[in-house]
Amino acid sequence: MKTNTTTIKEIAILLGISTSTVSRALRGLPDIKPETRNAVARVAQELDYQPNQLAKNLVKSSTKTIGVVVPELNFYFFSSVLISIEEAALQAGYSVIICQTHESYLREVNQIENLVNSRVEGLIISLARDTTHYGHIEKLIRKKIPVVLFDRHSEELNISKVIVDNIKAAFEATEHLIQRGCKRLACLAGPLNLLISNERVQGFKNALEKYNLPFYPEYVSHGDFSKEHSMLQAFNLMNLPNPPDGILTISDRIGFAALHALKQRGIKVPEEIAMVSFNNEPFCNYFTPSVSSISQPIQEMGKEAVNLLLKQIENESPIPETIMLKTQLVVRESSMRKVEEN
Amino acid sequence: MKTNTTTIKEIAILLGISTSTVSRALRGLPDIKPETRNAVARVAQELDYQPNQLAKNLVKSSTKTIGVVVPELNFYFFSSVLISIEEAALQAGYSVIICQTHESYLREVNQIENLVNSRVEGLIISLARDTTHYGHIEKLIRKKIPVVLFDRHSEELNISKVIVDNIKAAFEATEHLIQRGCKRLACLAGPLNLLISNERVQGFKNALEKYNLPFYPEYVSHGDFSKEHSMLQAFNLMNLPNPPDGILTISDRIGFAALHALKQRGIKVPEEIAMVSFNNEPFCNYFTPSVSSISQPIQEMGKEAVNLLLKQIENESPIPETIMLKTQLVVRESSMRKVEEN
DNA sequence: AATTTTCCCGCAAACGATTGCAGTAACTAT
DNA sequence: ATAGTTACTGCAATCGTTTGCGGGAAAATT
Repeated sequence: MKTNTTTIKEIAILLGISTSTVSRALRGLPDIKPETRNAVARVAQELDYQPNQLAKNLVKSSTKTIGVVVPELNFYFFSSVLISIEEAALQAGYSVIICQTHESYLREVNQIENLVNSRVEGLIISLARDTTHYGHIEKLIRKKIPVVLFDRHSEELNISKVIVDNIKAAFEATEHLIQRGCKRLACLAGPLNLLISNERVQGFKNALEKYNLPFYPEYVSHGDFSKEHSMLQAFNLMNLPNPPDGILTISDRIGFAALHALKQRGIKVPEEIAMVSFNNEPFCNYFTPSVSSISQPIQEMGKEAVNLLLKQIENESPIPETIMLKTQLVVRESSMRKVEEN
Repeated sequence: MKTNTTTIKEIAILLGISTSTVSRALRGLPDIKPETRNAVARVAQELDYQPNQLAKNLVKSSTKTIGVVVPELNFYFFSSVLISIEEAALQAGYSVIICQTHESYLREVNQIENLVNSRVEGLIISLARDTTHYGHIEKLIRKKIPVVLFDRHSEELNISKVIVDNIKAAFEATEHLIQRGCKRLACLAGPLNLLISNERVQGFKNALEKYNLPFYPEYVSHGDFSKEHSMLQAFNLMNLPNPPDGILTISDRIGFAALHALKQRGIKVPEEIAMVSFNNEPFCNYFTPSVSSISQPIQEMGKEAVNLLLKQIENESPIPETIMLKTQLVVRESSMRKVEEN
């Protein structure tokens, strides 16, 4: 493909001056006579000159670009955080390149490698479901490439992250269910090796413990967030000899599917089974019954992730920092059982 | 920032050979002695050499990258098409850069300019809501940069596009409502200048005409897809002296909000008002009542868009091609009124 | 008038790769 | 022994910018 775009050299030849003068003129640097500056501007305009970003980046070895890697663009939570990341990055003069891993470890490794080869100045990553070892991330640290994790993090990695207190959030949600009179609590969790899922299960357990409620392993079931799997998880719970009267799901995706399953069985929510979910997606309002859910500070999360990253990029301060943001339980119909006074 | 990444030159110096030999060795080109090839490989491994993509792209003036511009990452439809676009691109050896415009014309112009400056080899674009003139797109054509539009297109632009037959789809949905006994039909549309919205309204009108039903302008209302606006649109319809008994909404986002509004008013769906919506998002199943909706071929859309783009990139065939894909009406509860036999 | 200062501008190297062409050494054929 | 291949490897240009340094002409100072 012949590149039919105009270059700085063409402008230079056309005006009989050197490329350096053109370069300086275009960028408004001093030491350029107004006339030549105007002439350059005019010709550039006429030829619709657009600087070649590749060449620019190469010589400055700075791309003013950050890479963002998420499991799935399709998830409301991720696409929303992405929006705030882009917003914050843009304000700081950075642009972002977005990649998805489809929850695959291999893709994650690949995407990150590509981003690094494209010389992004830093990475904001939410780990894939299948990621269980972290050599690729550690390599980034060794190479001193700024990284920030958000949401899907790992305890093994001592790097900057912005997360929420999943244990506490799940604890509060479970506590809320208990206070609404639930005695037999179940938890629909995500994949077994997913830290945030396990943290939420931990919070769930903690609440049971505090209120002296028994914990039965069969009341905690693991799935992959898919609709089919989540519904199955719900059906299995209902098929237990002594079905639960309260459910915590660690994601709205799971929650909606589970509620759908309950509805199919004709189970009344919240009367027979109460439920609280995670993420507080807009659809929580639309569901019948509306879904109680834990709201994550999506806006803030993106903003803080970018801040943390820029700090690393600009100050080269390699001290890992963890920002733990607050969640908020939004109570709606799905958990509002009438509590008998006594 | 000192670039502490290893370059081809360092390897060359370390081995006392030239950079060209290293380059050739690394890429498996012929005419390299096995020993030197191995030596190069070994050193590259040790130093964890990663090629600088910027330099590579510059010299080859080919980035193997396509840019995708969508209004909002947050919309299920767009994020899903993105997934299939990325999939198809990846298979063809291209990577994608994703940008969003937040429905703003200015951002669209900016994002496209950035992508072009970064030398993407082609663009797949879904126009922003606020885009009413197309100079920036025409400029791309003049510069012979391959472009494909999808979904949000424009009749003014004579370029490749992959769309659905919105008029027909809306016609069929409206026809379905009529066949379920609706007499007073309304349409909740999007912004006034949005082509796909207007096309759907046109299909709506066509159906009314065919079945000799009156068309009242006040039964067509325009909004911006937001929850608040959409609910307001629905309330306004219900406040009419003679409220509709059937509604077509041109997007699930509008549809869900409208249904929510109807529920708040205690209106029975589909008995009092039946409804069909557009996009067939997964939530359609979860809503109570479940929402009849027109399914768009999301997978295919992305795939075809990439195909059309690659055709332009590789063959340099500038003949614009329009691919019109089929939609499918998925009937669920929200439109299934009992029809009296006579 | 001579010197200094100011104002512009160009040369050439650099960023990190790729690539056409030329060149050297070893090997084969005569 | 000489010429002709073959097998490698290096030189240097190139991609499109940026930038340090140096230099010449005009303007200002003495």
